[in-house]
Amino acid sequence: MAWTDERVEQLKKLWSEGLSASQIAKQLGGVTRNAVIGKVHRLGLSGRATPSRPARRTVKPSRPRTTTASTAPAQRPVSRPSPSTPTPAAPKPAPVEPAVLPSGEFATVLTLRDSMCKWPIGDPAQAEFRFCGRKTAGGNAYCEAHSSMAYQPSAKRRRRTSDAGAALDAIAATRRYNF
DNA sequence: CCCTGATTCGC
DNA sequence: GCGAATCAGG
Repeated sequence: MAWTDERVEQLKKLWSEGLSASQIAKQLGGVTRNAVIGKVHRLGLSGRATPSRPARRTVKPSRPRTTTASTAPAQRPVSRPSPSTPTPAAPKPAPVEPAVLPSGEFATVLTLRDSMCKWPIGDPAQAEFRFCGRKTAGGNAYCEAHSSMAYQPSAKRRRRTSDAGAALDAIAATRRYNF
């Protein structure tokens, strides 16, 4: 998309209103936040009522754009202990309701992230279609509530011992509930 | 990990 | 002029 006068005006307005580059990009559509930032700089309106900006310049000299091959590995043998949750909370009954993100929006195919529950809600053919969007339960594709739904142990022949088996079971269960 | 803006530079 | 890649920081 090109920077029409109209879009540039929008950009200036939103930028002066304090919106972040990504927010502006999302609103304008067809551009990334990088594009917005780049344009902002080209327009010469970088400074703003930016809260987080003590006045420090980042100063980065050279940056080989492409064909970057060299550069030593720089090992990092020392590993971090990492705390990790001692005792996971018990699987709560859990309310399997919609899902409102902190941003006030819903989790759509555009806003869904890896850390968000991918449990589909609604008809994929409808605009109202969204995803659960809650915090993913430990590496799982779903939140705790939906994980328990996807993986309903049949009580019998449960012990497949392998995680792969469990994963397959989860997938099978998912099929049962949706697609 | 999420996000922010800043900068460089191939196109 | 444009913006992806990258950086530095919160």
